[in-house]
Amino acid sequence: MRQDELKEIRELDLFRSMDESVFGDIMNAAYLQTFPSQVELIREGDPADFFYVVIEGCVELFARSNGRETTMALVRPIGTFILAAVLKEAVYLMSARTSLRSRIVMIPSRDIRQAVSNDQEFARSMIIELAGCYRAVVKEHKNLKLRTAVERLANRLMKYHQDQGGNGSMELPYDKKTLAALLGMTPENLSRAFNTLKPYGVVVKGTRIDLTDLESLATLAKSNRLIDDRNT
Amino acid sequence: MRQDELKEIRELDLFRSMDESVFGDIMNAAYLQTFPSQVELIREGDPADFFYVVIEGCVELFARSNGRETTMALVRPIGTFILAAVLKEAVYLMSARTSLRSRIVMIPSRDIRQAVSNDQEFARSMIIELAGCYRAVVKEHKNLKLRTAVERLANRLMKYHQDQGGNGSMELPYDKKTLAALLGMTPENLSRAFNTLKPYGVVVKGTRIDLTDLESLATLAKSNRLIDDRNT
DNA sequence: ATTCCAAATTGACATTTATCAAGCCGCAAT
DNA sequence: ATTGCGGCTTGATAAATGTCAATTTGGAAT
Repeated sequence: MRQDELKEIRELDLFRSMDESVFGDIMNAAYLQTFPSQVELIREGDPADFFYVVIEGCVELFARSNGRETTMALVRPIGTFILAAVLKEAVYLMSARTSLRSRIVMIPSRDIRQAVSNDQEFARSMIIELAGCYRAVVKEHKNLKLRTAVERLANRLMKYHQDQGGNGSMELPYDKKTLAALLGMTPENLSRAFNTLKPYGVVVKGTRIDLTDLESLATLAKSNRLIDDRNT
Repeated sequence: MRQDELKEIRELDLFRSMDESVFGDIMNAAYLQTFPSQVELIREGDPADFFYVVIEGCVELFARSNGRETTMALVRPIGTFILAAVLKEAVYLMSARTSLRSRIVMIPSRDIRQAVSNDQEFARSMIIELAGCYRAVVKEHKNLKLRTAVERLANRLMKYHQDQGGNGSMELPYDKKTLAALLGMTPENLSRAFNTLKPYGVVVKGTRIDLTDLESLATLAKSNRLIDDRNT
């Protein structure tokens, strides 16, 4: 692993206050691999053998049941996934596939659990991290249960817009098919939802979206910090 | 607090391996209170001042946005709620109200956080507990995103049926309005969903439900241990 | 037994979302 | 410029779910 990558991982909240030697142990046990796009990294139901850190690229977490499939989340650098399964020594609840060519660190579950036992600071970070993950899913669940598809889209657009500087224009970070799955709707429905938002100043040009009437969009979106804020 | 109640709390996974003296400290700081039905215990958005343990009765966790409201979960004895907010020193993401007259232990957040710092075993239990909470919401989210209302009901019935011994008959643990909210549908829709399940051997007599054709019900439900199993 | 009330059900209808098929658009390869 | 392809959009329709109003039902209180 390259020095700058090691440093980036070290700066993750999860590893920041970790004991230096324990961090060294973990990273020695870890594998760094590059995967092409569309590789299935893990499959739901399999035992959690590794904990994953995305260094570069993008990973889609998804789940299947009946014949349906849905996107649960997208993990971008530097982000981690599948922590809870590793800690509980359980099977994965979600599958994961690369959605771009990606560089990924894989840390054996045993080493993660050992580090939790050996390093009190790491255990502490783990608690904060897990609590954060929990709250993120709760927010996503509220989002789905309390809002219509159009409202979910409006709020998502406003979030990306803010992330990108809030200057009236934004770029969709994923293609529309992926965005639709993430928002819990079909691509056809997403297309129609964009049309519904046209009178609210949403101008679509491919993956570039202009927001020309933020006020009326906000009125429709009715965003709620207990759903939309990444922090809090 | 009565001795037998203390003992029951002590036997929760969360407190079981805790240091005796730290447990004593926490319980000294705790309040035990009895609330009538329909009391709002916490309100989403408020700072997390207490961690809650339900000793007797039942508590409904719910969330509001726009003008809508949805039930997120029901907590029965001996169960806890709102752990993540307490650990992150954040605001509650959910509101809670008693849905029955309930005896409830309230532990100040500061004492919980202190115990996490002072007791490595407690921190360890906390990690397992949080990972479990996380996985529970992920399952609930999959349930909602991958299944229709009728399928959710079918699976829920089978779960209650199994909990109650699996002898072909079961009792709904909540009234139908609550069950509907929990399953993410309206009461009217729940009623229709029961009708839809009639051909699959679901016989409704008030809160008692007979399942006379488990096989065909299971075929429709297509249950999935990665959604429906409490463990795993 | 009667009355009353809340919960549950039903019917009619509206809205939201999904499905399927067709077509359009943009873009890369030639 | 032409072709071909995948991503996206559109239209028609169906299915799922919600809303509103009207009953019905099943207990609890008297």
